[in-house]
Amino acid sequence: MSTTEGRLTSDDRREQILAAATVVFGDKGYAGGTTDAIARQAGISQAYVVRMFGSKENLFLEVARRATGRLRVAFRDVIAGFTGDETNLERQVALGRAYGELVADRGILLSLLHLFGLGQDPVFGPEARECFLDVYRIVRDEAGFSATEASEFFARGMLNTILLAMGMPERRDDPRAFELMSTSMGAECETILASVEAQASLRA
Amino acid sequence: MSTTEGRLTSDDRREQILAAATVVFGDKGYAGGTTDAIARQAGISQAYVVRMFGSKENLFLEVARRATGRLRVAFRDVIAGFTGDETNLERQVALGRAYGELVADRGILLSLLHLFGLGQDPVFGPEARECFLDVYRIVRDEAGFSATEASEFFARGMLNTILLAMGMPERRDDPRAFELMSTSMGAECETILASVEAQASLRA
DNA sequence: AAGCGTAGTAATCAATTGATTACTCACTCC
DNA sequence: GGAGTGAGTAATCAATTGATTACTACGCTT
Repeated sequence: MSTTEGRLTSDDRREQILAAATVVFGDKGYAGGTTDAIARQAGISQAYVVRMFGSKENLFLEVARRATGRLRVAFRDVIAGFTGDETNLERQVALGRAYGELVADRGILLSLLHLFGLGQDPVFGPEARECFLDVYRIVRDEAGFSATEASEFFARGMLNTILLAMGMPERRDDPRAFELMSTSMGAECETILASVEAQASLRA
Repeated sequence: MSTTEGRLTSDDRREQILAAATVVFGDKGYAGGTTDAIARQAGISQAYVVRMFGSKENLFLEVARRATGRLRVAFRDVIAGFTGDETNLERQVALGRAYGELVADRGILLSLLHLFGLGQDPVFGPEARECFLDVYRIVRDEAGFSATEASEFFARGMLNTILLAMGMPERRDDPRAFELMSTSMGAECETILASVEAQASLRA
């Protein structure tokens, strides 16, 4: 996939590399994801990956920023559609659905999770905290959630992300695993599981 | 620290290496945590770390298993103290406190978080899922929580763990950051923040 | 057709890192 | 007092990996 195309414009290639890096970093984490694996996934040489972004560190930073950017856009889109007479629960469900749709883009949420795990790092730590607070401010201020509602929303989101990162859908036969997933993901559960399965099937 | 001691028994040294590895893996993740960093933290040679556990992979597995072991013991201890006439909320708070106390052992929760991020790995993935489900079964079956209660409990736990991993306490001056932490961590908040601060201050 | 900028690579480097091997040192038990 | 055993290390290896450099190929403009 993703290959057999000839030369691309710099911008197109850049986007392609970012997409590939999002997948690889999502699976293996920052240290575990090699520039070579990213290059192979994008169908180009390792040297070009490094040259286009200057360094692996820089590439990961852009991946993370692009991921939070997607999150912010998705949330703001939903919030813009609020009429003002929804219940809080309805608003939580609407935002949750937007979150669930991001799962379709494999790696976005997982790369963010890995970023969050690097809070001790002098470069990634501050970035992680700022990214997270950025999104929190949107949900808290722009969506008009209370502190409790926002905290519950993020808590559920984190659990869902981790279940996904763990590959828990692979164990949907286990009654406890299935129960946990359907309880935590709610109405989105089937959509998410289908999305994950689609991604898994088209992997080598 | 941790050094200036002479030769230890194999078992003592083993525990010491596991403790060091828990800290290092917690900070840097599996791929990012080197056996050399672990050896330095434990005050011994890198060769000995590898020889004692056979491989880095094996060492990380033992770190993860020890971590979930601690979790299980902590939860079961609390559950054993249940009289049967607590409210569900009281039980959630009691389990939450046990969870909060594990924060004092730097790295335990963070290493687990990194394990969960490796769900795609053929070795760590199955281990991660089993570890998680193991703990879930305890909370669900032994503590007598409903699916909803258990899911809420784990959701909050995951958010707290991620806030911790991110180093969010460093931003407690930010009103939004402080609000999120105190809302999510509840009564434990001050205990946890103090514990984190203590650990930060005794770091180089 | 000559020149030039842009996309992209092959080859290579230096550093890191997990692992292995052969060795030393201290203790203990005949 | 020497043989054996367990704790621990120094030296070294082979593989990986991020980065650099010099190069090629293609398309566009004049």
